[in-house]
Amino acid sequence: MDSHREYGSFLCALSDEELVSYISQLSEASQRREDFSDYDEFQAQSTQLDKEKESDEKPTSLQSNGTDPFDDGLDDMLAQIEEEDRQETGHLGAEGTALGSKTGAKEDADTDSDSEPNFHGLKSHKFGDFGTYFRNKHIKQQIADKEYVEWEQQRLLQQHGAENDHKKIFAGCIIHVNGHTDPSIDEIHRMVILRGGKFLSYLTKKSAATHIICDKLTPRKSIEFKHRKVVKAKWIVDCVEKNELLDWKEYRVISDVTIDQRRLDQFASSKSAKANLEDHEAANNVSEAFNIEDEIDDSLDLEQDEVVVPKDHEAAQPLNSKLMENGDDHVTNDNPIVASTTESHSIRGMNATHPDFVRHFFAKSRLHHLSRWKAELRLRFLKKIADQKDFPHDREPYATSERIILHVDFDCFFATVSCLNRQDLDIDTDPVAVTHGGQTSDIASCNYIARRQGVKNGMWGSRAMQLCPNLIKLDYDFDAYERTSNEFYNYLINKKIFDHIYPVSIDEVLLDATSFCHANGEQVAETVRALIDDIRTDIKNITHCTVSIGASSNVLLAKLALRHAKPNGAFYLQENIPDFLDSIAVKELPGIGGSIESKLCEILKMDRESSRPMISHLRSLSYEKLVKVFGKKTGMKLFDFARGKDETSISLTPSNTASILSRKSVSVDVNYGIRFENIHEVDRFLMNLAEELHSRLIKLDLCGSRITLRLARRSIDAPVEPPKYLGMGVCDMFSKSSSLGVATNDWGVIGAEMKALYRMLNIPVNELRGVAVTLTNLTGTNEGYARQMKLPFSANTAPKSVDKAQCEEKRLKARQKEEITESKTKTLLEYANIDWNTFQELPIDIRKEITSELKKRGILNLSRDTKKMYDRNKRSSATAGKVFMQQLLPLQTGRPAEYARVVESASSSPRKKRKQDTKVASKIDLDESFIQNLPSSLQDEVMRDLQYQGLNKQLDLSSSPKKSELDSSRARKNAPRITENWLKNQKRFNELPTFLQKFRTLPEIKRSLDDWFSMTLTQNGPHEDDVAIFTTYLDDLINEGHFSIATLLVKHLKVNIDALRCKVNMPNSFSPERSFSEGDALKDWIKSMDKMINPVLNNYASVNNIVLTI
DNA sequence: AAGGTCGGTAAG
DNA sequence: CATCGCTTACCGACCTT
Ligand SMILES: Nc1ccn([C@H]2C[C@H](O)[C@@H](COP(=O)(O)OP(=O)(O)OP(=O)(O)O)O2)c(=O)n1
Repeated sequence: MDSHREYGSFLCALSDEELVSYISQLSEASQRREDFSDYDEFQAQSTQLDKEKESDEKPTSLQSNGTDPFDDGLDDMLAQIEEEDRQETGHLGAEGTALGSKTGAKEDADTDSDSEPNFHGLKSHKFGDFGTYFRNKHIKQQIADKEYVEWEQQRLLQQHGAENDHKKIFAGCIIHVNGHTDPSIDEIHRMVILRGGKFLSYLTKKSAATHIICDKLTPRKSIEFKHRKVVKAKWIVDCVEKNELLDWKEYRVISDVTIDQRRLDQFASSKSAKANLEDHEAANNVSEAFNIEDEIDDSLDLEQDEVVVPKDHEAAQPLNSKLMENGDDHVTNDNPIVASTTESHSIRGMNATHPDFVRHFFAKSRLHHLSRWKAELRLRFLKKIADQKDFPHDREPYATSERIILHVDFDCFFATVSCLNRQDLDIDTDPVAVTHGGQTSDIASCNYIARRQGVKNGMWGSRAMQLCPNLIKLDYDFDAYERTSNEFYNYLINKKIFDHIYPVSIDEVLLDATSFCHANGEQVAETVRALIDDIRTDIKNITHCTVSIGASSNVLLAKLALRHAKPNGAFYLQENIPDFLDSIAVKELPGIGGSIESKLCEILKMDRESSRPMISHLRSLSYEKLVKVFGKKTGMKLFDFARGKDETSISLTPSNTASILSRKSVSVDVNYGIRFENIHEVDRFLMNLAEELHSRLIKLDLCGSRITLRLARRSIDAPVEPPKYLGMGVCDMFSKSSSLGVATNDWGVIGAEMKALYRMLNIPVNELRGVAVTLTNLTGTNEGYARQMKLPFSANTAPKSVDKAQCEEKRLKARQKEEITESKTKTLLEYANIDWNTFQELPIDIRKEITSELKKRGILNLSRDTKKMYDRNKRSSATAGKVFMQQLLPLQTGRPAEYARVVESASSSPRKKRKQDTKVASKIDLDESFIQNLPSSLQDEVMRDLQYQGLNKQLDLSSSPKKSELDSSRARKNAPRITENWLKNQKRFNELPTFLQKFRTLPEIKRSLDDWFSMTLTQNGPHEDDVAIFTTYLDDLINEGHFSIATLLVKHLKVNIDALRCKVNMPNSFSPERSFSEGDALKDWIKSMDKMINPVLNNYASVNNIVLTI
């Protein structure tokens, strides 16, 4: 899926014309029923879900021509597999899949799923193989289910010949599983969908589940589900056994009791079950009791719920090719299933357990948008200035004359812009504020009329209404903010008179106008005043919004001047600076907040309530005193600021820009809607975050090697539900980071690490209120590789041969995105010439990527209906998270797991300031089992979790270990315990084997593996020494706690081998000599894999009771 | 001293 | 219904080398 993303990057790198031309070519190629080999290039590892598609495409990835024997879909694929099976039994001993899966035997529960999915599929009876499959988002679930059912039917057909289909006993049933069950949720899922039922993995308040499967109901749940059919899992089992739909009432979990009794029940059970919990939790039960009436009201509604069976959207319509006017609104409801079945209900009451929560939340989060815009601006300027490197006609650095700094800022930005399309309102007379609306909703921005009444940005709605009862609430319009800001920045850039333009935020900029203002000789002040007036007039004309401008000789004074200028004004601060400063509160200084202010109050012995410390106070403090209290830099800054001194530079030159504007970290934070009940939900959410982080990394072309997880836990004295709906309330923060040793952007690795970190922080799931993940130690994805490749396409050239395009695109992967298009005013006439019906035939993934790219560029605006069609077959891009997960939950024997990972600071924040009455989450050391340290309330859940994992366990990959392997496995058992100290004394990770030495990021290492692999094709296989080096390297990785990365690399190699096998087994495709040499290479590789590489993983896996599902 | 990590803070 | 409490950078403290 890595490469799946890269395909997106590739599309992204094309200019509009190139993109359109490229699409034309694609549809032509598709007409000729050619394969989509260009996409194959980007299609390396994929999930089991992609199995059909992959077997279509994978084998071609190493081909130099375009013939694809699997082209014709499932039937051909199955035939081909049969063929291969026959061929393989004819081979020597080394046949079978590379990672040691056994020979053709159908009953072999082959865990080798990723790269040889067809083998995997046919041999496997265990639905548990599809662990990853079930990590699909609910929305895609129904589609995936349908595919699975079709696949299973094919399988039965293959195995038993004629009709052996399952009876559709669950037709019309929509099943949801709650909590842990026996059999597992996966098993139930499988049984249900194969017999005509639908499966819901996420239960919305109003969603259509007909039955809820649950072996044990928590008191709260039993109330929530009061009016649903809650059934024991045995019902499913018995139905399947009898092959008919049995009466669910025989298996009901909730017996018929009155509500009053239930209430008593609840208290009784909660008393005993939660006896060992903290007091405040018992108190919560009381508050829950007050909510019971509400909940009952709620559930009564459910009773009337009709069963809504998701309809399939059969009709494939041609792409509706409207040019985009202002596309929004496909943010939340762009999934066909959600849109068609549950309508707006599913969005309502959505919290972070909802599979689409992250997207939904970010789409509406103002702070997210502010941060995103800022990052995008910085990147834009970074690239712009890097580009100027080539044109050394740079502005002459001005002489030492006094700088002229302008600080430009829109007046109450959101409010002003949101007011533009409200003819009924006047921003100058009506008090308005932008907010989502409710009592506890934040005021993002209020105008100056409202401010006069005391309303402030960031204030809650209720308080604002108190202060200003006639306050008018405005809706957010993020697109309009972005547009306005673009006009603003484009204007400034095009003016070309500034020495420097430094973006501060979407609505705020610092300008260095020194050269311009000194050009007119002596009349500096006049020029400044004329300039700021011009700018204000121009921007008012362009954007219809007012800006204020502060001007002075440094950044600090410009900012203070701006404050004075607002609203809708300008101020050039030139003289009487000390007097000007004296009237300003210290808190107004940039970078000085409440923390410093209160410290100042302390040392000034001021009363916090009555008066605020002013700059005049600050100036009375000595330099030494300030440094002593606030530290070197802060003390010095305060001292200087008090005197109007500020050396802060806003100069951006090709040499310094990278260090100023390039980012040092990437993070994804969600501190809203976090309400979980079990570890599964948390894990799923962590994976969602990892996926989000991954997609940002791909866009930025970055990898990182250090992950930090920061969790917010409800403070012990905070109420379970804070005033703000789904808000985080008062929380304690816990964070933990770990070094991956290698830079990555793989969300499997990131997600696994997050899960590990989560468990080490050990926050009870129901106390969790916020999750944030940060990736640092960033490097470019392709660092060390050639970039700046030429684009293979242009609007005017005829389509190139597949070969050539394929080859070019491979190189394209190394190309870095550079430019930023400044306007999207180009109209693309060629666009109309594309044959959309043919385009329709392209594989869904390609279409999806292209469509989203077009949409992003504003070339295409999809109506919801059209989009439905596009997403109909959308598949999960889930990766093999399960493998990593098993590293954490390795228990087959019930023995506690042992950890070996590199993690700094084993406890949660030893340096952290202890808040009184705050219980610090118990720590888990490297070698401890985490179970014993869990609160007893959670141990049960986790143990069940482990059992659940155990149910899905797979057979080990390898055939029985050879003697030497046993020895080494024994040796490991006697090896010293892995402690931090021990690790320190081991060979450092960055002492890489030579052939891997220069590669620092995971994609680079993978690439080097690819290179190595293709090199060996002409040499009858890999050199023994190289394999040895590689295994040593794997060993090192594992010893450093990076087992997941090791598996990833092996898997990657295996993908290559599988592709090679497909190629070798394909007759007529190649000249005989070449096939021969490759055949030898294949045998050699399979041997190396079995004899040398697999044992490394398997040894570690068996010693640590890890179930390998490579 | 130099350099790392971590928590805290500020901004918009 | 509500509501969408993000994300980055810097600093100082404290740790290791
Ligand atoms: N707590 C905050 C602060 C700001 N913003 C958003 C809304 C603002 O419009 C925009 C710009 O922030 P400013 O601090 O510049 O505030 P305004 O532009 O609203 O007012 P002014 O600049 O006139 O003081 O950022 C926000 O959503 N939440």
